[in-house]
This record gives sequence, C-alpha cells and structure tokens, in this order.
Amino acid sequence: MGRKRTKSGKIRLAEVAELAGVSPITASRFFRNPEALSVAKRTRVESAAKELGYVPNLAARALASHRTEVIGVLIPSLTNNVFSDVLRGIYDASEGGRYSIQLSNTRYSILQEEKLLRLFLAQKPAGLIVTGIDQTAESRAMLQAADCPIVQIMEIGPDPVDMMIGFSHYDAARAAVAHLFEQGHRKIGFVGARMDPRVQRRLDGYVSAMKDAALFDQRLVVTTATPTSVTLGGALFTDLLAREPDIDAVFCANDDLALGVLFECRRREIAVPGQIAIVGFNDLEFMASAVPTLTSVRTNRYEMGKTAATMLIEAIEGRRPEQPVLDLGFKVIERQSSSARRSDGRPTVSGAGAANKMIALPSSHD
Amino acid sequence: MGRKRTKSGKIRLAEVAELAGVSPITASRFFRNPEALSVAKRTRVESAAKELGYVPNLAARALASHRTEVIGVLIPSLTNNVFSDVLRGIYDASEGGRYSIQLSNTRYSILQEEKLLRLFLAQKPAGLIVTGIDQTAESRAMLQAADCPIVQIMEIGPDPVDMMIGFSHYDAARAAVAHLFEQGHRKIGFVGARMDPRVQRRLDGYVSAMKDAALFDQRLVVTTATPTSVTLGGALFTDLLAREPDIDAVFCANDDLALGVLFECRRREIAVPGQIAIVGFNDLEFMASAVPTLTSVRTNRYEMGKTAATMLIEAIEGRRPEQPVLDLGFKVIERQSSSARRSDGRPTVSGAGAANKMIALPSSHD
DNA sequence: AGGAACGTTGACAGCGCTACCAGCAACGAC
DNA sequence: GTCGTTGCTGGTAGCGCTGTCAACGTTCCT
Repeated sequence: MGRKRTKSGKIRLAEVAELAGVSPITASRFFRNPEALSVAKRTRVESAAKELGYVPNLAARALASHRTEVIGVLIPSLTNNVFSDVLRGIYDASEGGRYSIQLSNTRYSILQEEKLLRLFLAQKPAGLIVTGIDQTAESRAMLQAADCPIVQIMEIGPDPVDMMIGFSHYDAARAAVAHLFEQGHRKIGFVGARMDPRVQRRLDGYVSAMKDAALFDQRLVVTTATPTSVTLGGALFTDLLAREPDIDAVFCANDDLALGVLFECRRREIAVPGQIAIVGFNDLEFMASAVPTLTSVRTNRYEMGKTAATMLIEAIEGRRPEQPVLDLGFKVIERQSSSARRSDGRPTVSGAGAANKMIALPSSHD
Repeated sequence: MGRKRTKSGKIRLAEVAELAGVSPITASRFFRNPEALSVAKRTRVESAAKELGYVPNLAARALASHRTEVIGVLIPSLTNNVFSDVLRGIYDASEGGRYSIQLSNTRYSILQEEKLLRLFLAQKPAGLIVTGIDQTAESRAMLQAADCPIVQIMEIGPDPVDMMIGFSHYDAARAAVAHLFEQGHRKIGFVGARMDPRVQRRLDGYVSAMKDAALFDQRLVVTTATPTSVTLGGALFTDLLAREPDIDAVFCANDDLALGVLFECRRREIAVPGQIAIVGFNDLEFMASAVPTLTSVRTNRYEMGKTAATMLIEAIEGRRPEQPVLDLGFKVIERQSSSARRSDGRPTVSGAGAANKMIALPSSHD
C-alpha cells in the first residue's frame, strides 16, 4: 500500500525468522526460551540474528506479552551516599541481564512514594524494589496486590510484603552504644538529622540502650528534620554542648554528622577521644582516614543492593529464594575516636595503622 | 472469540473515548496535543479519563508511534558525589513530565559507553544525556546519526554533537593555581586520582599555569588510575612529600583527595595553611566545615543536571535553545586552607566565620 | 500394533495505540 | 455562488511481537 510510515528501517523478528528458515514464532521462542528449540534451529536463528544485527523491539514485546522487563526502584534520596552504594549494587546485579532499572526518588515522602508506586504499577513492572517498611496503608495494599515480586530494602521488620533485605537499625544503634559503654563512656549524646524512619529506629535503639543502663536523659538527644550534612553535625553538636557541656561521647546517626562533630571538636580544641568520643553510622570510606580515625557501624549497602536485585530477578524468573527475609547484619568498627576514656585526654589506641577491631553481629529479628 | 488472554483488566483509550462520546483517535489526541481539540471535547475526554482512572499504555504508544518517552543518561559513576548531584538535577527537571529517565553506568570506560549507546539508540530514546566529550569515533558517529536531541554534560569543548553544558576544567584548574600564586605559594604539587578525561584536563590546566610561571616540575605531580578516595588522598600526598618535602601547597583534583591530604597533614603535624596550603575541586559540602576550612573550586553540578534535562526536553518538544552550548563556569571559593603564606606557619585568615571570598569566572571557550 | 506422551513447530489473532489521510463544517475571498 | 482555507474529527490499517492452540513427528509403553 501507499503507506509511507517511518517503518523504522529496523530488522524485525520476521526477517530473522525468514533468513533462518523458521517461522517467526520459533524465532521469538529463541529469545525467550532457547531450550525449547532443537539445536539445529537454535543455531540457525542465532546466526541469522547475529548476521542481521537484530535488536528486539521492547515495546512490541511488552504490548504483546502484557509485561515489561522493567525493575522499578524507589529510594528516598539520590544525594545520600548510602543510597548511591545501594544503587550501585542494584545496577551491578542487573547489568547485562534483560531487565532495566527504572529509578524514582521519593524524597523521604511516603505520599510521594505512594504516587510513584501507582505510576510504576500501572506499567506492570517485572519487579519492584522499595525502601524501608513504612509505606502508607494504600501503598501497602497496592504492593500486596501487585502481581510481581517485591523486595523491601534497607531494614528488616515484621510483615514483609514479599521479600526483604536489610538489618536492624535498632540493634545496630544498641551495639554502638554498648561499645561506648565498654570503653567507659557514660554520658553519651545522640545527634540525628532528617529523622527518617531508619534514623528514628537508631534513636530508639540508643534510647533503649541508655535506659537499660539507667543513663538516659532526654537532654542528651539533639535531632532535626533538616537533611543531614557535615556542617549540620557541627551545629547540632554545638547545641548539645550548650545543653550538656560535660558529655563523654556522641553517637551520630550517620557519618557526615560524625565528621562535623569531629571538626567542631577540633575547632573548640576538644580532644577526641580524650574528652569526647565519637561514633558514626554507615562506615563511609573517610571514617578510616580521619584524624583520629572514626568509629562507625558498618552496613553492607552495596551488597544489600546487589543481593536485592539478584533475589528479585531470581523471583521474577520463578526461582523464589528459600529465605525471603535476609538480615545482612552490621559491624561496629572500633577506631580511635571511641577508645577508652582516660583522664589525660589521650586515646589508648594510637597511630593510623592500629587495627580496626570489629564486632560483628547479625541483627536479631523481632 | 473464546480468547482467554489476561486482557490486563485495564481501562483502554477506547473506553475513555466511548464514555466521552468521541472516537478513539480524538481521545488519543487529547493526551498528545490537547490544543487540537475543541474545548467541548477536550473537557469531555478529560473528565472521562479521570472518571475511569485511565493510564496510557506506554508500550502500545511506543509501538505505534515509533518513539519512546525515555531519556537515556550515560554517566561514568554512580558512587562519585559529583554525579549524584548532576543526577539529582536531571531527575528533578524530568519529574512530573512525560519523560522517564533511563540511567546507565559506563564505569569510566568509553568502550562500555559505546556498547550502552548502541543499546539505548536501538530503543529510540526521546533524548540522550552523555557525559563528557571523549566518546569513541564509533560512539560519535552513532550520536551524530541519532535522530534525537543530545546533551553532552560536565564539560565544554569544541565540536558539540548537539547541545553541551558544562565548564572548562582546564580554566578552572588554572584559576585554582592562580589563586595559590596570589597567596604567595610557589612550589605547588598536584594530586590526582582516576585520571578520567576531566581530571586530565585539570592536570593540563595546572601544568600550563605552572609553566607560565616557570614553576613547573614533573616531580610535583602525583597521579594514579585508582578510583579516588579520602584515604588515597593521604597516600598520594605521602608520595608527594617523600619526593618533594618542601612543597608550599597542594592542588587536589577533587575534594575527597583534599580531605585526605588535610588528614595526612594533621597526622604529620604539618600546619595548614601555615606550612602547606590545600585547594580542592568541586566544593563538596564538607569543605566549608573542615578545620581549617578548605578552599575549593565550586562547580554547579545540580544546576548542570537540571539545565541539561530541561534543555533536552525543550529540544525534544521542538523548542531548540538559542544557545546550544552553555558554559556554567566555576568559582574559586577561597577559604582558610589556602590563605597567604607566612613565616610563622599560621594562616592569615582565621575563625570559622571568615567570609568565603569568591572568584567567579565563566570558563573561556577554546 | 495401537496409542499415549512428549518435544517441537507453526497459524492465527490480537495487544493498545497512533500515522495517515479523508471528510466535513464554517468561513472568507473572489 | 463557487472555491479555497482552516479547524476539527473519524476510519482504516497497521506498529512488532507473543499467547493460545493445533498439528506434526518421534519415542516409549502396554
């Protein structure tokens, strides 16, 4: 006909089939389930496709099959180092495979998350990775109803929607405080920013550990909803000092805050750990090279992302994991900044080469 | 017929059209070009769509129209803070619009980039954002031939494929060195990691500035192909010191390295800036709160991403920017770490509150 | 030998949308 | 009054692929 459509100039599956001398449907099967073909046809289709440089049309495939090969990922922030590590893991696991990653940023808003979820689900994704366990009721309902595998990442908790991978922020915070106790610190402040649900649970862990030791005092806690930053760490610490000048130690909800506290100490000529010990959270790379080196709670962010995507892909392809809830645990990496309190204001651990002693713990499920 | 297809249970455009009492094609037009409809039909289709909760099937749309609403983004790294800022800008600019972002990571390999480009182009993206100006010849040819708008980001150079937004890393490095000269520093080392093309151009800028002042010495340059980190900054600086113990200043190719150098100085009890001045690159947040505060070259990463995506979307929709090459420039943010050299080893600028003096420069095109 | 079971292949009919073109009314120009 | 011209609308025919089911040949069983 006189139709002058763009026609895309692309090689179609039918062309491949023709060159291979098979029907289009057989060629189609080659790309979806090669084992179903006889070896002879398989090789013929394979070489025909290679010869023509065939690239499947994903839109046509999605339209005909009623499903896409898109994995939706919902994370709260693109800036936060923590998520970039997780993302890297996700991208690494999906690379080379048939699934593509569709990323969206909820900006720490569960309402925004709900909106994005609705958007994603409408496109019938192959699978979904969502952050955390604090969805709205509506979001949860949509997730339950979704006919694709779902992985919740970053933390573990009761009632997984489907699969879950993370660790207990509560237990991790308790372990950090326990470490400070061991080192002889008693009056331990808490500094937190953003106060998203995971930071809140770290605070809860801190509070419970302090209460267990009958050392809790609300005045030791300084938090803000403001997004975290190094500068903010210094500012919050300043507030804390103004309120409680004689604290022993500070447990920071993340490493940026910890670095800010360290700088603020230096500015005020407060010896670390001699006068004040510092513990961070996440164990970002710089913690090991700061002066003094900074104690932190190591979390397996890259592995979390990678495993989440791997589990998800397996599940999409029908191989559900035996263990749908995976606790990746954490480790308290003990460094100079939290070493034992001594009256002369000098750390007991010294030198950059001092071994990083580790306390490894799987977080206990609750 | 007795076909028992999943049928997806979704509202189709035809249903919307029926409810609105128009033909499907008119309903289709409502979503693509509402102005083409009479006001009466427009409102009828609109309310019908809302009433039924219609969500367009993107696969069908892509198949029928031979184009997708996907913007492909190729960046070299997901870890690097610099790119997460750029990405945030890109996502922010695309949010709420019809285009979705498809991200891929080239891992600083132009071969990988070429492979990904081929993959992307096969899906007929609506537009493309690529990093830098150092594509393979093959990649460049594909980009030239692509029938979609393209923005190259992160730097500017001759021969844009299409649009381009960034700044001159060469000029920025020269400005940083010029600032150190002004402050009386002469024997200025260079520390660089990864050595991707942009870092290489920063090195080139440093070399040219040093040569102009007849101060260049190859022994002042320490680089490695290893990915950058704070720890690496300390290690490279250690190498530099071993080679040239009497340097005045260090220009670091990025802020992580600069922080590592600062920590190493502290470890070695080298006064900053008294004995050695430090200048970083990118002006990450922590630079302003370090002790001493660290001088850096501020680059507009978020804005770069946001503007790139905005320009791209405009171009996709037929409104090409008047200015296809945009130089976002840079600013040398002068802080304590680079203040004037004095014999007593103490900075002339002191106190955290000291104003950040800025030298703003659009990078000169070449 | 008959037939059930399996593995392999192909025909058909769309998936939900849009490109293209034709048609139709309203309007102004000649 | 006739002829464009413009603005809006609709019909037709796919886009490139896959789900479904039927059909075929082969092997294995009883």
